[in-house]
Amino acid sequence: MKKREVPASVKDERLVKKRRNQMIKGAISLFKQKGFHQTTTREIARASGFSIGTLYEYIRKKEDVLYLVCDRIYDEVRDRMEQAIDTTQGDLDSLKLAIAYYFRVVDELQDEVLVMYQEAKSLGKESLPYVLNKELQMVAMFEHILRRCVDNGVFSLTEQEIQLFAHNIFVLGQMWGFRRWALKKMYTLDEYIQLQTKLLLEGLMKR
Amino acid sequence: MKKREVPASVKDERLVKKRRNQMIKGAISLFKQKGFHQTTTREIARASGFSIGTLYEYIRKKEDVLYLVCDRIYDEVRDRMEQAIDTTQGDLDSLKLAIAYYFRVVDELQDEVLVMYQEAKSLGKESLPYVLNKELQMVAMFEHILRRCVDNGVFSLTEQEIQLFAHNIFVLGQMWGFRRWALKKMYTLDEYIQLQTKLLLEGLMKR
DNA sequence: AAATGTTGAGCGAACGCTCGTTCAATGATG
DNA sequence: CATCATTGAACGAGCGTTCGCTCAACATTT
Repeated sequence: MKKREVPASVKDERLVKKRRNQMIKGAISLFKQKGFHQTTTREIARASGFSIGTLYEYIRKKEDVLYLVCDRIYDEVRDRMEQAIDTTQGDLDSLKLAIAYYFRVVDELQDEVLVMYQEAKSLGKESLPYVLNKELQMVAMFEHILRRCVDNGVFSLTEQEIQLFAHNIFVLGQMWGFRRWALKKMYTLDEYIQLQTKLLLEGLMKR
Repeated sequence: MKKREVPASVKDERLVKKRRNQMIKGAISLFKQKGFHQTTTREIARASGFSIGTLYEYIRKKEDVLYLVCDRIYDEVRDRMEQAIDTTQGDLDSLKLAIAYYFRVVDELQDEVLVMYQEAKSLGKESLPYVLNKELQMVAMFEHILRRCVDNGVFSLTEQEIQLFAHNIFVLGQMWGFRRWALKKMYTLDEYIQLQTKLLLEGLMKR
């Protein structure tokens, strides 16, 4: 899937990158507070440090801002994961570490994750598949680790089970972000990681 | 927590109920298609079968419609659950049945559940806590079943684990609704129920 | 029972405002 | 001075909300 371009007029590459970064940074902080729909293009421009006219030199439609923001957040999460997770080992500890690390990333970027989770649906038919695909890539990272474990006989799962389990890890990580209104009253992040890891690995059956 | 009222002028009780029902039905079908923000009060009125003027005889602000819709959906889900789930047994089978039944309810009402999930955040500071509380009540149904199982020695969990597990069931049920773009390609509902039940109860460890 | 008054649900044109978007003018650069 | 970047006033479509009006149904008077 090719990256959807958000063309502006032909300008200096460096400047475009710089302006886009200002824009993304400003927009994220606004979307965190008020959501995409309640945020005004003028507010985005002001928060980015330039005028409404300049904003429209670097995007075509307001929705382009949302696209750029979602794109950036996914990249941020994926980069952090790739940087810290070892998908080659294939033992139980590296799975546990991957889960723990992923949950910590979600915690660190909880506002950003929340923005994406709540606003991605407002993307048009063009951009949405591209963004959803990025999500599947991240799920695939967990699938990969799980598959390696199965190969090594650490536990045994069907392919169907592997994929579902990977989705579960992904969603239960996000849950720490989008249900914090309930969860933070009950657990610290460390408790959450420890408990979820236990429940994920062992289920609830007496053994 | 008392039900937040959405007062209109003093009118015949029966009629108010009837109009509200028309409104909720029309609004849900619109919100499903286009979301709350993209839906116009005029469209809501038209879909409800009356005029924009009449709409405003029964609400004060557009947001009131969203509140009524969320309220209705939660009640619908809860009613179906209460009707079918036995919280008194406290054995493994009634837990499995509760999970299966809940997942089926989410499937049946997937559009409604999706609407709530995506739009509830747009509720104001007044209504949001009331709606979130309804959600906790549903989580509490699972907690109750789990607690009874623990009492009966079916399995053993700390109170912390019970609460988290209940949240997990709740969220993984909703996951079938909000990630159907990915999940429906991989599983039928029955497969999903069966696999999730297995993973929830047994985890992934070799035994 | 005819004439007259009262009620209140229903209506939709009109209002005021917000917001996304444009573009002619101005500034900066080299 | 030619080129590119920036600006913000202006635009106009679209929105939520209001309010004066209509009219059938019912109540009261004659």
